[in-house]
Parts: sequence; C-alpha cells; structure tokens
Amino acid sequence: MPELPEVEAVRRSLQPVMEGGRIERVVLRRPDLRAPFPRRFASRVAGQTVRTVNRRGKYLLVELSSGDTLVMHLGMSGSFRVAIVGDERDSLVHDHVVFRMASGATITFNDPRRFGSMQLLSREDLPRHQTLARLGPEPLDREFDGAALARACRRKKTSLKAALSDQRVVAGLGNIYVCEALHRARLLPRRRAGSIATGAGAPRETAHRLAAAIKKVINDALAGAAAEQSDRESASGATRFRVYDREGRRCLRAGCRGIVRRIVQSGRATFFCPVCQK
DNA sequence: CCCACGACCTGCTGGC
DNA sequence: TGCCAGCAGGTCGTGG
Repeated sequence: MPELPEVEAVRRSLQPVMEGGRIERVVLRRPDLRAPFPRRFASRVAGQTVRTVNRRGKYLLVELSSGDTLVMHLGMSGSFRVAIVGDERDSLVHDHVVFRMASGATITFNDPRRFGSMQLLSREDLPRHQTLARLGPEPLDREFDGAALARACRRKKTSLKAALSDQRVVAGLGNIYVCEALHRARLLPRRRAGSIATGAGAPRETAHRLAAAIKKVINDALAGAAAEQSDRESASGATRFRVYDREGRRCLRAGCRGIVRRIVQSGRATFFCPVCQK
C-alpha cells in the first residue's frame, strides 16, 4: 500500500535496524525488478555502513558511508520484512533482495509485481536523478500551502485528479489519497486543475482548502499507519477511507446524503461524492 | 511543453 | 466448483 504514509511507515521500520549499522551481505535472488540491477550492485552495497534512512515522496533513500545512496521504490506491491536475530523465517515467493546486517538482522524485499526499483547513485548522480530532482514539495512541509499549490496548478488544463497524482505538483500522493483529499476539500476530481488558482471572489480560498485537506489526509494516514504497527485491530479496519473503494455507498460527510460514484480517469478508478463535491 | 494512454508484472476477485 | 476477464494503491515511454 505504498503511498507516502505507507512508505513513511516502512522507513520508520527500517531506520532502527539499518541506521548506524553495517550491511554485511546483499543477496539478489533474481537479476532484475522493474529494471536489471546494475553491475556490482551487491558488492557496492555490502560492507557499507548506513548513515541515514530517509524518504522523499514515495522514494526511500538509504545513504551509505561510501557516499552512494540506495534509492528504492516500492512500486505497487513492494514490501520489506525485518527479522531480528533468531527470528528468521523461510523465504517466500517473490523475495527478491535480502540485506543482512552485521547485527544479524535481515531485511527482505518482496515484490510480486516487480514494479519496485532499486538504484545505487553516487554523490554526483543523485542530484541528476530526473524523477527525484523534479519531485514537488512534501505535503507536510511548511512551504507546501495554498499558494504553492495554486502556482503548481496554474494554467493546467488537466483535471484536479491528474494534477494531484502528478508527483511534480506535490510528492507522495497516489490514487487513494488523491480521492480522499478531493473529497475532504469538497472538490470534484474532474474539475479543471487551473480553476483553483483563479478563485473569483474568494481568491485562492479553494487552493488553501485543498492544500489543508491534503495535509489532513496525509497526517491522519500517518497516524493510522503508526497505529497499525502496534495495534492489530485497526489493521483490518475497512473504514479507513471516506470515499476510496466505496462505490454505491453513502457519503460519510456529516449531513450529506450522496452516494459515492466511481469513474475512470486516465485509466484509473476515481471515487467521489457527486452531491458534496463541486 | 502538455496530456492521455498503454505497457510493465502477478495475484485476487467476482461473475458466469 | 472452476475458469477467466478485469482490476489493483506506480512509473515510464510514446505519440498526438
């Protein structure tokens, strides 16, 4: 479930095991994920100490003592399993990469669809990574606000759904949280993105409302992802989303009696309430 | 440049 | 019950 909140939960699970520790061994159990592993990938990572485990948008950035950075993306179906010493289990289908730490802990990357990616970038190459370099602001940063969002959407003829899904506009949202944020902001996914920048009457009120909704949705999801780690109950909670995957059911906004609709935009499902979203 | 669309992969679901 | 089409939360390349 890898949008920003889920990737951040993964980062938090990796950090205590990796940061400050030495990666003793890297096992590649197949030659590629989305792309082939580069030559000497495993040997360039093995032996390195992990300086930091960071996140940018949906990317995980593991900075190594050599100066190289391991840039990882979970794609649609990627996940990490952490096992401390004595806790190892048999490997599963689609376990593609195993990192063994000097502590004895193992970190296993599993990815059935193989849309995930791992790259190793030198200090010089990291800033040249085209996708990373063009990533928009982190939604929870101060610099991301209504004005920034309005600027990024200005003159965009595409839909709000497509604009918010564009990682260059804001980093880390995916199909689910885009639907959730637009519902919270009471904006129709099909509405033209540029229209939020030209708020006639109440200048930019719409953009501010949308930026605030994005922050709220991401914050709540981060809290939910944290709770999921400790509390098993909330993991199965089917009520985590207020519109996503709720086609045909009642809108959950207080006082709204709309029925959630599902449409397809640029090939992906969009869920919205036709009554309270304008 | 901007935008929509299909491709990349496997697994699960729901309808027949 | 069994089978198969359709769908899945992301990104990238292409072509208009």
